[in-house]
Amino acid sequence: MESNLNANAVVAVDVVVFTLRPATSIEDRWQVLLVRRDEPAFGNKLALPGVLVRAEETFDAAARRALQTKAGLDARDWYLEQLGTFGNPGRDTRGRVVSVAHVALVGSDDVDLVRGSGIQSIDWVPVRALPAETLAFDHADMLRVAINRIQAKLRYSWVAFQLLPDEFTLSQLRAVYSAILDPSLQRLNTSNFRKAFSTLFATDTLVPVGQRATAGKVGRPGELYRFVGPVGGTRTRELRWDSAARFRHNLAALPDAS
Amino acid sequence: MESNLNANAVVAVDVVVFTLRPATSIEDRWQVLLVRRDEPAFGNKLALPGVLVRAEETFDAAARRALQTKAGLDARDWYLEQLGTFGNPGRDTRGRVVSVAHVALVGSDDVDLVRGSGIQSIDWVPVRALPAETLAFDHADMLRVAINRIQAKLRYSWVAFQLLPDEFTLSQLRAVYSAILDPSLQRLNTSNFRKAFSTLFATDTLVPVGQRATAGKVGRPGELYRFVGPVGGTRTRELRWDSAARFRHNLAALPDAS
DNA sequence: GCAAAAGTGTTCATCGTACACCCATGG
DNA sequence: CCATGGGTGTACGATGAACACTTTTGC
Repeated sequence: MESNLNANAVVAVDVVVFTLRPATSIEDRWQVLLVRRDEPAFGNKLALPGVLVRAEETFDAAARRALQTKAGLDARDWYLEQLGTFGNPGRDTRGRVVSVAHVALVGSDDVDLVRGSGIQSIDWVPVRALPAETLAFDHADMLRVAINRIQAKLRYSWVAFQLLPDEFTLSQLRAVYSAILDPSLQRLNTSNFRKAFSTLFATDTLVPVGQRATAGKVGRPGELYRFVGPVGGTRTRELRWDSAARFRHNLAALPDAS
Repeated sequence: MESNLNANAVVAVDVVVFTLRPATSIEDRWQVLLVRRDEPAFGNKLALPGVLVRAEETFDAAARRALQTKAGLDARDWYLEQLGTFGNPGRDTRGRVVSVAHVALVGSDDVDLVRGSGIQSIDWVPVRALPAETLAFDHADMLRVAINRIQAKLRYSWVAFQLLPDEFTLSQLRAVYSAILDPSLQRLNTSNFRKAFSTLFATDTLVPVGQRATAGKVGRPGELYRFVGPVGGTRTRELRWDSAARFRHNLAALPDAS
């Protein structure tokens, strides 16, 4: 017997793609990929890119295909993990649709968009400049969970490197943490920032390329580094860059008001 | 139009229920609920309890219903969270079945089992005494993920209290950490164990009932406590009970071999 | 030379581990 | 009274935040 079970739902995948892109303020550099739908259901609304899962397709493959067909992005090598599954009855007006949400991370290379089918427009949108209620379906919930997941993961794992090119400076690395966790980290001491990665230096997981970055607008160009560790690796101790510490630092860094 | 989408999969839920029960060795006290199937597909194999999701049912409701119908357990108030969704093509021989796995925690009260339908037998099985390859479907994968999730969560959140009755002693609390993380914690100093919960004492989240436990076999009975904090609360600093520290303690605690 | 950013070393408070000691119970 | 487990306080080493200082670039 091939099948004594009747299909009872539609299974789809949606993908929350995060990247860091140039922006005027550091907190606006953290951006997410959104499409504007051009279909009857939730037409003209912003949504996460997604597709229905094919018969013989894994969720992972479906998620990467969604990015290919909707945005013209080659996500074959990107960091991708399952976020959670959203299946409340009534989340889609067309029937029982269950969506397996994913999070993807990509460095600021490889992010040239090509508009796909069933879509009016496609854009990178700063995560913090997002009125959550404008998203279609329950995609605002997905985005919220994704934001929390990545912020948490930044503290106890090495995913930050997934948002950088192969070779990068410590300033760029710091920019990742600043943009996603807290802008005031940007003004944190270099010495203490380095120490947060001392184990990586000691184990030759974060190795200097032996070359300087091409000089920026001002100041000494930073050393280039390369991360050769496992993608899924975790920190031995969690980062302590909590709000309390940052608040204190802010006060100290503020110009005297008197 | 009501539906222009055709169902393409079967959606089910499976539940990994953890509890702590009396056992000879402390590490065998951590147990998981397993059923022995009595159906054509994967008959006679151990599996996690699960059901198909109904048309107008949330995953959460389906998971709790699975425990009710398969094991006669009233899981309405239990801690329950989504673990992840398993949907590789071919994981079920009967067609494309997508299973949303959950983790549930329950104190050692309320764990009297009643065998449900489609099931040969039902039992609590020590987590560490489990030959993973004997489980049906990809339930071994689910269990592995669940084990990791709970071990991690024990370190950065307060879920441990979900495995205890309303009133408990610090010894019982320690037993949770010992059974799930490492047996050698059992021999850790009481003073340091208490300090791991000092913030809870300070914020009146872990309050003494003002009563002693009924005396055990030997030794001074412990003070009874009650946890009144939020279920989803997290620690401000992660527990540092890592293998290195525990290893050192073991060496020190061993009787001299000479 | 000066401002700005990168990089190095040191000081000091805080936290966690170890340890010493007292209390309450059963046998 | 003694073995066993519960409970309290303290000392010391490790960790991380704050700070002082040097190096390298553009203007």
